[in-house]
Amino acid sequence: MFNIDLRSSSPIYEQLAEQVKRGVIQGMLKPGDSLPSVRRLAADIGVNPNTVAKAYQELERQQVIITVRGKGTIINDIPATFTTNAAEKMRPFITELIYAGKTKQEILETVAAIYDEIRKGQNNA
Amino acid sequence: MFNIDLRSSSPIYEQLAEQVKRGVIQGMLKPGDSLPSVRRLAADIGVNPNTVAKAYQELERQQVIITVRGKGTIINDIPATFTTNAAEKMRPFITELIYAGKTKQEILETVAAIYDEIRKGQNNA
DNA sequence: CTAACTGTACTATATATAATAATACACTTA
DNA sequence: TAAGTGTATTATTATATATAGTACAGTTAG
Repeated sequence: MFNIDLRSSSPIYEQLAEQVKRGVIQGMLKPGDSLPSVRRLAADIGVNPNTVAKAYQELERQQVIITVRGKGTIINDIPATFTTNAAEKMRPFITELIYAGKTKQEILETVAAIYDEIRKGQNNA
Repeated sequence: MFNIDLRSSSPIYEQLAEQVKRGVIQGMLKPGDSLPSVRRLAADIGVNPNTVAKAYQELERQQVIITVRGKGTIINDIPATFTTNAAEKMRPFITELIYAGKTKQEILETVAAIYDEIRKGQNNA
């Protein structure tokens, strides 16, 4: 379920958090489902337990999961509504795409394709 | 012309590079125009010359500017066509927007709005 | 030629982030 | 009670960012 790229520029804990969210979006993870324990997942993917713990803490901050000391971690059942400046963070990349010669339509199509891939995992580009 | 946010999570040199590219896109900087010298711009915005130099080196790598030792830095006149994985880098943010409850249409509208703002700087949201 | 300006290179230092490692603590449950 | 949860803490390492100071190589106006 988890696929970590150690050579990626994005931190391991971020990759983990994103993949959990993606699992929820795609329905592979449903509200109430348990996530592996910090130590178990760390052993499975070969990283430090602290790194997994950091991913879980970030996910709890975003209301994606609920963690209970001594019990474990489950997917939250209430829809996550949190404020995010994710859109603003895309600005530098959009600038770069424009400068690389991409048209507005091309950029929007690219974003739409990524969106579809995140939602379904089926290539309908 | 340059507006640096020291509290931003993105590095100063990246902010500089993006703002130069944006200046070119918006037509404020035209091919052949000179950029301030490393030391001059550093003094103007109150950062270290090395930081400006790093921004310029990144811009030259992306074929945005041309630098000549002893002379200075000018905007390139050939259209920059470089490969970029900027689109892929947007994936985590799109995931986050989805999880924050945004619809596909809302996300595309947001991206389009950012695109328009980059191109023209006039709020037509 | 000289002086003043260009970009560039280098070393050193400081800070923050990311990740690992090892240990310990609080809580839950079979 | 024992084994499993999440969490906290300290230490260490590596990397990225930024500053500081110095030096070098090339250009240009005087």
